[in-house]
Amino acid sequence: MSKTTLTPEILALIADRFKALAEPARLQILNCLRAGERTVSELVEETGLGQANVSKHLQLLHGLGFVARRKEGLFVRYRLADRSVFQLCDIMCARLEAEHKARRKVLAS
Amino acid sequence: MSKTTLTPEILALIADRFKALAEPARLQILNCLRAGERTVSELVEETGLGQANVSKHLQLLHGLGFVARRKEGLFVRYRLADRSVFQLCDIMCARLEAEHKARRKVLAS
DNA sequence: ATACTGTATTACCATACAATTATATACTCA
DNA sequence: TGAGTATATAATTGTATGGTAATACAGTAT
Repeated sequence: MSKTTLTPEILALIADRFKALAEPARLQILNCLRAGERTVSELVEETGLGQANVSKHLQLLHGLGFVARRKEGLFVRYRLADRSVFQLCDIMCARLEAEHKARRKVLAS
Repeated sequence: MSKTTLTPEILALIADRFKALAEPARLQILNCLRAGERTVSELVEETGLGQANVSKHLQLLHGLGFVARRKEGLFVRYRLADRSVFQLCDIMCARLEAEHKARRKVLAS
């Protein structure tokens, strides 16, 4: 959190953005995009999610600036807007690993 | 996301942790704890949230390892488990600022 | 114009969960 | 032991949202 005061409005904005990452389906989509640009149908195939579902998730991610899009004929190609998503996920994963290690240590004792 | 394969189970674990931060009330609590250890009642007073509500949020945050606790007589003192919460929030805030700047630029044009 | 394909939107249902009230548990003190 | 305080836990309710099916929209080709 920054130096500026955390008004309820700002808190809600931050929460909304975390909420976008609080869904396995969206994490899965973002992870696919990590490998590069993808059309909606490619994402549908790679994730196994429904088309309407993927499209809805993409609208949300796009609205919050997590992904960018580029129209090409019939297709719409989505890509990650920046790398910060991975910074976020990497920190979370580090937390998970730390938890996991701590649990093993407890069990081993 | 780490090098290991992202199974549905792992995705769910990560999503759960983001979900914990996807709530203004919990962000508010975490922000209070940034200043140092707090009892439940102190958090209730500082946040203006209900006692049962704060307690429930704290259970969740504790279960996911975001906060640690220490019992002292009648009181339970909560504190942040580590600094990674702020890394996460700082990245989100940077994203917000970037959005804000982009929006101003568009409006100014 | 029609048919076809890819993407977005709408409407609906089912589930998850935040907030609240009331109650229970844990601890201290008289 | 009983009263009082701090925290935790049910039980309940309202709301938000993920998934899906049906449909609309946009673009291409014949």
